[in-house]
Amino acid sequence: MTTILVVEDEPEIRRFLRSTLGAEGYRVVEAPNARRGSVDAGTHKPDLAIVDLALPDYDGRELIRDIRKWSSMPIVVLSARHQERTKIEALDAGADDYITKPFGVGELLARVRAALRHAARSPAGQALVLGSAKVDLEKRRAWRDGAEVHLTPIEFRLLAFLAKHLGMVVTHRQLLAEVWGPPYVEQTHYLRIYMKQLRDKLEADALRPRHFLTESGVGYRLVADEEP
Amino acid sequence: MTTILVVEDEPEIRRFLRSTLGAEGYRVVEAPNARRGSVDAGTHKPDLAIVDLALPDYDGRELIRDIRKWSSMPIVVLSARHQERTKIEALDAGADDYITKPFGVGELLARVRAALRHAARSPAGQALVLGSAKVDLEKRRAWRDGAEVHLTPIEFRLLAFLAKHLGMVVTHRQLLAEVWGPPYVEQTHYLRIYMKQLRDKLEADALRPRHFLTESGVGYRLVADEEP
DNA sequence: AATGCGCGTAAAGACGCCGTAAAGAAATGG
DNA sequence: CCATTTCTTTACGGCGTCTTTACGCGCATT
Repeated sequence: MTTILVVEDEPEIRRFLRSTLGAEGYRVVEAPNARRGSVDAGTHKPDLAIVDLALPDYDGRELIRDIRKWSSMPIVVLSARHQERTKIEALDAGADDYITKPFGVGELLARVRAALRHAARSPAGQALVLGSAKVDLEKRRAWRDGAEVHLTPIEFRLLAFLAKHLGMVVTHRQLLAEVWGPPYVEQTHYLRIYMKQLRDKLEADALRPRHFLTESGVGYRLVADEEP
Repeated sequence: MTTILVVEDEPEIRRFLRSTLGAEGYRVVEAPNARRGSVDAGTHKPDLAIVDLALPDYDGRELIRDIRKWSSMPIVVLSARHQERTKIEALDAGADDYITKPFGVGELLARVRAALRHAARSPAGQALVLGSAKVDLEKRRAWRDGAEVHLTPIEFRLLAFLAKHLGMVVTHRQLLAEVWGPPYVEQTHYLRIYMKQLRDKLEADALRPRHFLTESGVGYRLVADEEP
């Protein structure tokens, strides 16, 4: 049975999460603050954690760093509209995705499913299908409409990192640090240039990307097939 | 059976509410002051509370905050004409709607029905129908007369929050705090600008809005179909 | 009759983020 | 050495937001 830890202080939202996730067959463990969340993450060994960033005792980002010291469980962050900066820091701290309040049931479940799928996916990336394009991460080869497409080293590393976090948000910082190296975490312009190249090579319509999605002010997200 | 708690000190109004609501088949529990109201809210677990703002012992707003600590039951406020300010504070404290004295039977029952409907609505917002317009809150897409309409992020957040409180009043403060963030709770002008955009995009006749209703001096109210 | 307030409407400039394009210099690898 | 790739810069345009200014209207107060 899949267990989800919910760390949230507002009773209303907690109730909503409990009923929504419960109805989907997940077991829900609730913690009203960060301290309890930290303990419950250790004792209940949940398959996924949903963490509100604004907690009464200490910061959700701290909690995420705490958990990341010993676990790689998927973490989905709940953030309010105005916490743009905090949200990004939470992602940099190791969160996998975020949901902005107010959110709908569909969005919540989609994100949860994506995160669980991501965690369960075998480490072998295998073949990645993006509409009419296909990528073999092992063989470092890509095709579009049957014809092979050549990817340069940077393009490939960028794609590989996005694919490693398939469906999850990856911040500008993370991408730049990973693909170009830590000194380049501010060169967001490089990202725009190379994202365009990937889109040109792999998207059916580069003007309306369906797989290489922009998360404005945050980063990018690679979506394979049939995901919101 | 649906139970309604009435917190009201004036015996005449109490009698009126009792008979009106009773005739509609509601069970009515009466409390003459805030303290009793607080207790009865806990013991009788009503499905809805009607609270007069001017109570002999302590303030109706206090009572609302009290109840909101543990319950999300719909709360409808009774206010006199000159209590504009108090009324808004009551809404900010967590009330869902208000009725201004003197009020008629029709208005009372309409508000009560709307509040109960709102509380019973499944958390899945799904499709929202506003006359000739349609909004899919999950997919973040909107249509009008069949054609898709593009909503900007702020427009969408504004709409989503109104939809979350469908049929209920939402104060300027609540909207601004939620959509723009707490530092913006005074910028009511932003609301006017973006409400107009939503009306332009989704109302059939933006000059005579039938869904995005203004509650003058208070806030706004989103009404789907077939509501007063 | 005058004033003020809340609201709707319009418009305009500044700014940030993103996408797009291009081009020369530097590095890399066969 | 030559071709490719990357690095780095410059520039433009679009979109959305932020913020301000201004005008008209209806309503209530004075």
